Amino acid sequence: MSTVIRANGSTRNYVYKTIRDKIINWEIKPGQKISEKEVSEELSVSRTPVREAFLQLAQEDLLEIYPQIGTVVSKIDFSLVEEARFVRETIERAIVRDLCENVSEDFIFEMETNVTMQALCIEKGTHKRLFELDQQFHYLLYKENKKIRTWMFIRQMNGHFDRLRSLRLASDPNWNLIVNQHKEIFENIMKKDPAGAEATMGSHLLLVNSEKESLKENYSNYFKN
Amino acid sequence: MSTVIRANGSTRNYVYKTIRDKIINWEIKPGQKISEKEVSEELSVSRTPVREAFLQLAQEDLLEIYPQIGTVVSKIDFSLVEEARFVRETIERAIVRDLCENVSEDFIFEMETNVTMQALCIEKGTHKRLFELDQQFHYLLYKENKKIRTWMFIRQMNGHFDRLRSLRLASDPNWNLIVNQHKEIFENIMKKDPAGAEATMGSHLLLVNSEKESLKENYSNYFKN
DNA sequence: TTGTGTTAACTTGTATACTAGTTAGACTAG
DNA sequence: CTAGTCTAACTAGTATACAAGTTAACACAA
Repeated sequence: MSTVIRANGSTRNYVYKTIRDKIINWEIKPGQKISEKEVSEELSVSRTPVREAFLQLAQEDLLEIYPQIGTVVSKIDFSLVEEARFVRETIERAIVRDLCENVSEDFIFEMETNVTMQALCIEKGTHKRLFELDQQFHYLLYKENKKIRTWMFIRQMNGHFDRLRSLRLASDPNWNLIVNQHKEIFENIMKKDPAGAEATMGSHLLLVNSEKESLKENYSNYFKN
Repeated sequence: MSTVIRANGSTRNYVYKTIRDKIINWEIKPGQKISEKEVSEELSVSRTPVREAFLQLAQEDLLEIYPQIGTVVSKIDFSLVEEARFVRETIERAIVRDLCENVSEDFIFEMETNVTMQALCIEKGTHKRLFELDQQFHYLLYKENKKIRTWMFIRQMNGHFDRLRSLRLASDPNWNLIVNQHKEIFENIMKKDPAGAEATMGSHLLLVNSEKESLKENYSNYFKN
C-alpha cells in the first residue's frame, strides 16, 4: 500500500469508497458475485480491510453476505427505494421550510455556484458529474440547517435510491427538469416561501417514481421485485 | 465459543449486542476506556469479531477509535441528541398521521398489550423494562406503516438519544407522563385524529429536552458540551 | 530538583493461517 | 446412460501473528 493512499484515510476506507462508488455507478452490477479474496488481490491489500468494507456495505444493504457461500451485490429493492425516498422527502421538506427563515452568505454563494454548474452540465457534462452536483445540492441544505450527521445517516440508507437515480440520469439525457427544480427550490428559499419550497421539494423527490416502471422493464434482471 | 451462542447469530453480533446494551444502560460509562483485547478476553473470543463490533459501534458514534492510542465510549453530545430527536419527531409525526387512515387488527392488539404492560411497569417495573417497552411502542408504529428498514436506520443514529432517555428514566421515577402520552398517541390513532396524534407525538419527543439542563448538571462528566 | 532520553508495555491496523461449510464436477458403480 | 458419491476448489468466519505508533514510567545526567 502506498503512503499516498493511506494519507487520505485508512485502507479500509479506501476499499469501501472504491467499491461503493463502483456499485452506485453500475460498474459492478446488481446480482453480480464479488468475493473478499478477489477484491483484496485486485487492490493489493489483505482480506481484513476488504472484509471490513464489505461489512459496512452489507449494513447499507448494498451487499448480501451468505456465510460459506459467497457475497453478491444486492439487486435493487423497490421497497428500500421507497423507504429512502419517504425519509428524504419528509426530512428535506422540514429542512427547506426551516431554511426559509434565515440562511448564511456562504450558503447562498455555494448554492449559486452549484446551480450554475448544474446548468453547465446539461450542455457538456457527464451523468456522473451531474449526479455528484445533485448530491452536493442536497448536502448543502443539510449542512446549512446544522444536520450534517443526519445527512450522513440518511446517505447510508440511500444505496438503492442512489443507484436508481444514477441509472435514470444515464438512460434519460433530459436533465432539464431536475436542474430546474433545484433552481426553483433555491429560489423559493431565497424568496422565503416555505410552502413553495416544500412543495417543490416534494415533487422533486417524487421524480424517481415516475420512470420506475420503464426502468424496471428495460433492466428487469437488476431488480428484486 | 458455544454452539448455543452462535445459533442466535454470529459471534460478531453477540459481541455487538452485548457491548451496545451495556453502553445504553450505563454499565459502561461515557468517557470510559475500552480495548479490543480486553473485551475479547472477557467474552472469550478473538479480537476479530470484537473489532468488527467496535467498528459498527463507532459508526453509530457510540465509540471513538483513535488508531494506535485507544478506544473510548463517546461522551454524550447534545448536538447528536438533537439531530436524532429532530429526525424521529419529523418521521414519526408523518407516520402517525398516515396511520390514522387505517391500521390492522394485529397492530391494535400489539399496541393494547404494550400500553397495558407500560402501565403495569409504573407500579413494579424496572426502568430498563420500561425503556424496552417504550422502544417497542415506537417500533410498532414503524412496522405497521411498512417502515421497518427506516426504523433500523434511525435506531442506528439514536445511541446518544437513547442513553439520555435511559438516564432520565433511571433518575426520575415519575413515569406517568410518558406512559400517558403513549396511551394518548394510540388513542388518537384509533380516533383517526391525525392532528392530535401528530401534536402529541411532537410534545412526546420534546420531553427529552425538558430535563436536559438538570441531567447536565448532575452528570457533567458524561457530557461533551 | 529538573530535564531528557530510553525503553517497555500498551494501543489499533493489517496480514496471514486455520476452520467449517457449500458447491460443482468428475468419476464410478449399476 | 444414469444415479449417486466423493473430492477438490471455492466461500466467509474466526484466530493469531506481526507492524507501526503512542504513552508513561524510570533511569540518569546536569
